[in-house]
Amino acid sequence: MSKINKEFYLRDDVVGISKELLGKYIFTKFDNKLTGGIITETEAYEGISDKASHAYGGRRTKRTETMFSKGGVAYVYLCYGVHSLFNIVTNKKDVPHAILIRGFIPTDGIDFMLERTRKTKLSKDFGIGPGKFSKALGIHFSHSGMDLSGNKIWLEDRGLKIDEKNIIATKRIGIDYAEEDALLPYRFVVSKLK
DNA sequence: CGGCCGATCCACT
DNA sequence: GTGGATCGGCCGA
Repeated sequence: MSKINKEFYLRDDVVGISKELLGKYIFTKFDNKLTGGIITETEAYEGISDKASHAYGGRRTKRTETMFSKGGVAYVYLCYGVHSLFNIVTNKKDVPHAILIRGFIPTDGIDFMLERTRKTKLSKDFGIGPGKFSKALGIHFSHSGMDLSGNKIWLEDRGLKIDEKNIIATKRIGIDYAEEDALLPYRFVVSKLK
């Protein structure tokens, strides 16, 4: 057991942390169902200066307030009325940095995840896509604000290292409205494990 | 209070 | 390749 400590989330470099999250394990335990896997895709949202962020310009609302929390909590919101998208809040209080988790490779509790997604077997793209990620792990927007040092949602470092050459950086997805910030290479994808 | 729309996914053609 | 689902949040009146 090597749960990631709180200090990990409190640092300033949200883009760097996004890359570091690749290869980390994420687990959830709801209804006593342990599910989890390896994070393979992330996107950084760099706070008030980032036009793609919900907190752009320092906008604080009931929803975005979670992003202004101290790093180490979940920011989950409803997208298109259907999907819960899961983010990890980073940096100190009042600095609304967040990292969207866009994909993972399932390793634990696969039967539970198949049940949640109404599938009978794993496909190649199972768990790839932020909506599917949350659905597989049972994460719901009502979980927004949950502490990642608790026993419902947490991350672990199991020593898996992703080689820099197996990380692809691209522009983020679905944020064309963000003008020049839409082009920033803030999306990170693992092209090959180990 | 009404209207618009989104950090998406899937079924269907 | 494409359009529909689906609803909370946000903004303007």
